[in-house]
Amino acid sequence: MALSERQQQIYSYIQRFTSDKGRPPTIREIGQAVNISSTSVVNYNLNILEKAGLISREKEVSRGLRLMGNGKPIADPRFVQIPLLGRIVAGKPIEIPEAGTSAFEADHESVTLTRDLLGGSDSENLYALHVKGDSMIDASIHDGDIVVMKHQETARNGDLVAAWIKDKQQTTLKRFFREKGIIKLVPANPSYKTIEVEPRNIAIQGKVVLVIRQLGAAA
Amino acid sequence: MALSERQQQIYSYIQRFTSDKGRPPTIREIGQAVNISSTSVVNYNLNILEKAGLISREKEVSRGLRLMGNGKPIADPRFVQIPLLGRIVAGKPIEIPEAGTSAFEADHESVTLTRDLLGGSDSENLYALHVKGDSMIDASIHDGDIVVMKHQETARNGDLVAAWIKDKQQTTLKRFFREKGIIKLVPANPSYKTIEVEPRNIAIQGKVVLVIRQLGAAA
DNA sequence: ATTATAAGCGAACACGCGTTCGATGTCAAG
DNA sequence: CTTGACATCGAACGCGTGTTCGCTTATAAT
Repeated sequence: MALSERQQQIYSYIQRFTSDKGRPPTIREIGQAVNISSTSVVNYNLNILEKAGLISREKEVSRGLRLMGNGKPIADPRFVQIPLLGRIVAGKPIEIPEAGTSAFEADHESVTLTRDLLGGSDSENLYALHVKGDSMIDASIHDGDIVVMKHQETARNGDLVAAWIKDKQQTTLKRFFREKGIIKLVPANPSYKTIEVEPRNIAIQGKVVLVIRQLGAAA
Repeated sequence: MALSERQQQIYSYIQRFTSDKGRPPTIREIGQAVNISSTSVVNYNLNILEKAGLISREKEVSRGLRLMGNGKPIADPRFVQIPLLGRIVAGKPIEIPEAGTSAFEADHESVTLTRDLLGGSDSENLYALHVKGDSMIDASIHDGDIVVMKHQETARNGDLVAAWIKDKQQTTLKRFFREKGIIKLVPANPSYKTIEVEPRNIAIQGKVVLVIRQLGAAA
């Protein structure tokens, strides 16, 4: 269902207003911002955004609209909720449900981050995993860390990727470089060794975009 | 200025409601929640919270109140804004303004995180620093990482601390252990060596509670 | 030419919501 | 006993806000 330009403007305004003011706008505030003089036209367009699943509305309540994402309310568009889908361990490929499936959208734990921590771009196709074990230490990633990953099956030189190495039956996190038909996997910590792999022996499972290490509760 | 129990209840309700609903409560909603039957009593108490700097109010606007912290609006009480005060480098002690001073509360960049990432407890006395240089690699902390620190001058065994080693004129990030009058600073990565320091030769500058590594924009 | 849909409009209305007023009761200080 | 500060109350009011109605115009499909 495509939105009209007017509807997209309304949606962007709701996002900005809610971030700036800490409350949703009124129908009259929206009308003023996008040059609609009639409250009934704003109401008509909000009904369309609601049908599209982008907002929800509460009847007969002032400022009763909310931004929605994936069927859930978004408290603030500056924040992104990333599903925490499980663990990354050395001896298994990452098992993540495909985005868009009901398993992906099931009620998981999640980690909430600001968009600017994520580099301000596409926040779709992100998921988070707990690191299990010490085998990623060469990526300076420790047991218990959280890695936020972007689901992709290709990589560019320099990307820190989760790669499944088929003959070793092992997942590793390393910087990816392709040189003359060979793939080099370079550890982030230079004390460890670079691995060279044939392309058909490797499956890229995702790219790391953020790592979080919690150092115990500040009890 | 101490708040009455009733005022604390109102304040907690505003926090919860704003988190849950994505908009502040009305005066009547607050009254219902804390058993005040009169809108003028709620108004009276909100005026006190406003004078205490905990909320701000916009006149003659529905749901025109907002939560405030350190003189700034809080979009959502689940989030904590941590001042990003500068850098941590090996060759200098950490230079942070003392909490509560105007330099600390000056208009810095900040990093916003959820309280549960921080281990859900005291979010006061936190500040963040960019890591500069490779000298903290033995803590698995790399150039460009963000460390979130709790300002404290003592440490417990196992804490990851920023320590200034006086005779070496150097800041290091290591796990702190005190054994028989000697302080051992243990790198997070076992490939590196433990340092032993006399207590008078060291100044604890803070404890790391979180590390964030951004892996380039997901462009 | 007709019909259906999308998008716009002003006006009116009902109710949600914040503000104000005049009042009462309690408690501490003088 | 009096006064002042704090906290409470119901009522009324004015305006902020969402909903509904009847209408018009443009466009596409039949």
